[in-house]
Formats: sequence, structure tokens, C-alpha cells
Amino acid sequence: MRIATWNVNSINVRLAQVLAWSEAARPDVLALQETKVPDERFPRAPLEAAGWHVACHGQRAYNGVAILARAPLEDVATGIPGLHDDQARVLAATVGGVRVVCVYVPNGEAVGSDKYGYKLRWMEALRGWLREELARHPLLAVVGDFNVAPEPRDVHDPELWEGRVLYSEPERAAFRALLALGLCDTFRRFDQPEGSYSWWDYRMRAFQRNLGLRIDHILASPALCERCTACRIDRAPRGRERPSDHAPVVADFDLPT
DNA sequence: ATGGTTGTACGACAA
Repeated sequence: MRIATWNVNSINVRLAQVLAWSEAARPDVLALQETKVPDERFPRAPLEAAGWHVACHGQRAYNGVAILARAPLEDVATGIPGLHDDQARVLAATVGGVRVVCVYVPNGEAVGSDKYGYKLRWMEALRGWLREELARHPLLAVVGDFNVAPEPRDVHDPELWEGRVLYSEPERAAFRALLALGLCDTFRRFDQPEGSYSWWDYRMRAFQRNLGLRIDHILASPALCERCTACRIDRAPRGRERPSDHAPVVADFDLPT
């Protein structure tokens, strides 16, 4: 089973790229973030015509998540139980016996801002819920845009970024707290090229200069992590015309589809 | 350099 995640920064702008990339990369599950459409305007028909089962949870203009799967999506759920949140950031579904949680963690805007506080509270609520999800689902994947670069090697210039949003110590601690539940960062289970990032700012030709951060992740429960055989970032879509500012992350698991 | 670019929706706001 191949699971991928991609912050597409508008599903309607990126629909042709999602169809073309998924045709070539052949994920069995594709989690999307920043779809930026309410569910009634999600491009369900062209995706279903391409063979996808579709679950989506969106809103006007901002946020929005979706899960595409080759097999039927079961037990679809939205949001973090017990967290009051009017932003569409979490979607979960079971596919082929694997519980897939698609997350779009708040950006946080700037350290010390109201949105930064919301981000830290949100991540703490996520942690509490995932502890329960791990107990319920031996095969659990938590994938998406976490808006946190966990380590210095995930940042093109860690000294420049130290203390800034996406790489402040409280955010890194919140990410480590997710790993402390027993989730593994599948990307770091394997040798990776130096300078591996998943997001590059649109400005200042950041992608061409590889001024990026690795903030998109595929986390796996212990039993799922044991079956992980590969994880990589596919930079190619970021270099194409009118790209998302994020690249897809892809992980393979030794599981039947 | 408080800059720069993109998406949503047509003026800011979010990232």
C-alpha cells in the first residue's frame, strides 16, 4: 500500500496536477490539504471518473482537507473530538484496514501571536486524540501538513529559522510529543538526500535555491511503521508550472491493497 | 529590505 500526502493550495487550481501526478506516482491513498473549497464545490466528479473514492471536509477560501483512495473509504470522521474548531483541518477514514488521519495543522503566523497560541493548543488537542486513536487502531497513519520542521536538518538555515514560526522550540516540542505517543516519522527511517524539504516559499525563487523546510510528514503507528519499506519526497511537482508551494510525500507499506 | 508571491475573491487576509 502506497500512502501519499500533498498540500495542494487549492484543489481547483491544482486538479489537473493531482490527476497527472497520481496517475504517474500511483498512490493507493492520497491525503490533500488546503483544498480551499466547501464540500459542494469539491471536484468530486472528475476524481471519481479517474477511479478515486473521495472524502472531503472543506470550507470557503481557507483550509480544507480530503482523502482520495482506490479502495472504499470507511468510517469517515471530521475534526478532533472535543475541540471546538470552526476551521476544516482534520479528516479520518479507514482504507484497507489502515486508519488514515489527514491533518492540516495551523500555520501559527508568528511566534507569540494569537494564531500561534491556537496552533499550540490545537496540537495538544491532536496529541490527546491520537493517543486514543493509537489504542483503537494498530495500523494508524497520521499524514499531512504539520507546519513544523522537527530538526535542524529539516531546515535550509536552522540558525536563521531558530525561534521563528514553523521552527520554534515549542512547536518542535509539540511535534516530539506526537512521536512520544509511539508514532514514527517514516521519512527518517531511511537514508535521505541532504537538503530534503517539502515546502518552499513562493517568493525570492526559494525553490530554485532550495531554501525550504520539511513540514509535511507521514507518521505511522508501531505496527504500521514495521511494514514501512520506503518514504520519499517527490520534488518534481514543485518545479512545474503554477505549482503548489508544497511537494508530495510518499510512503510505501508492505500491506495488501 | 517589515521586502517578496500565490489563492480566494475583488479588498484584504492567510500562508
